[in-house]
Amino acid sequence: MKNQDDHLNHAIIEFYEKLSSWEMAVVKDNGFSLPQVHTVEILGLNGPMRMKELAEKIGVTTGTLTVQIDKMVKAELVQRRAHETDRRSILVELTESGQVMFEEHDKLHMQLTADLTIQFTEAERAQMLDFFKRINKEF
Amino acid sequence: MKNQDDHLNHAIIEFYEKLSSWEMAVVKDNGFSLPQVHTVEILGLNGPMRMKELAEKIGVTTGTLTVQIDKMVKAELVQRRAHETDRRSILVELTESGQVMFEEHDKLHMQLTADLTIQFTEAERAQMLDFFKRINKEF
DNA sequence: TGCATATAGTTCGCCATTCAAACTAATAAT
DNA sequence: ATTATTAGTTTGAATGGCGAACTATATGCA
Repeated sequence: MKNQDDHLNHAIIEFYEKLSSWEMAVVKDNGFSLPQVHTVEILGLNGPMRMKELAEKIGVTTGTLTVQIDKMVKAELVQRRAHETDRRSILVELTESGQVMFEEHDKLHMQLTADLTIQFTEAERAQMLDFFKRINKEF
Repeated sequence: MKNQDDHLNHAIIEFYEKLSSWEMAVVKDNGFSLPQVHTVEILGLNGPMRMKELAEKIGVTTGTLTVQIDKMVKAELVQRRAHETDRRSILVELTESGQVMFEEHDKLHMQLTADLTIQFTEAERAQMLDFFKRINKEF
């Protein structure tokens, strides 16, 4: 059913746009830049990561990321660590205070998710989780 | 159930991050900047909009938006139009070629949505749409 | 093995983006 | 009427991002 898919598509985009606006608004209030919060978010969710990988996820060049990470190291949000097997690579990971920042930011996300699904039954929430998991796997 | 909600929360964030990376990659290939595509996307979905409103959705100041829209007017993607009742306000809308660009970009989104939900049954897709609609209304 | 090629990250110069503040014009409030 | 508020623009300063040149390490292959 073509039209139905169109609706689903637009509903997804609308959701994405709204989440994006929400993220901006939240970030504006906490003193750090959006790229910094974004980086903390990614590292918090995925754990330590190589520069290259992180740059791809964020969508910037490694040149840009080097400068970005330098600033974040100064701000004590992240630290660099040698890669165990590949000496060209460098792992970036959250410091303790970076971890704290992640958890605080994550709490806001939790609250948002709770607010958005407030009228969902327990079963619906479970189904929603299943849907997202399957979609994320396909990505 | 606390833990379940945590999973749903993180699945949503993961989805958001992936969509964000996808959008970046798509935009890089088409010659226009990310904010420009973003603007076209918003106007295409929501129709003509005041500068203020648009700035809020995108997450920039109106000063930034003025410059941005100037460029897009030059590129013939959008045009300014007087607001019917409030003479302070200005409506921004897509031009014909802006509309074409929106539809082309939208096709990519459609394809992505189709790919991501390829293993979903018709009923599941319908339920997914219902979930997104309810969440978007709550936002 | 040894040499060519590829990959990871850094540095740096240049251009694009963004913000904040000052400003104009129109509207709303008292 | 006068004052306060709101929408949008302009501009100077700060920031962000890209791409090319460079260093160091790893991989491929004759």
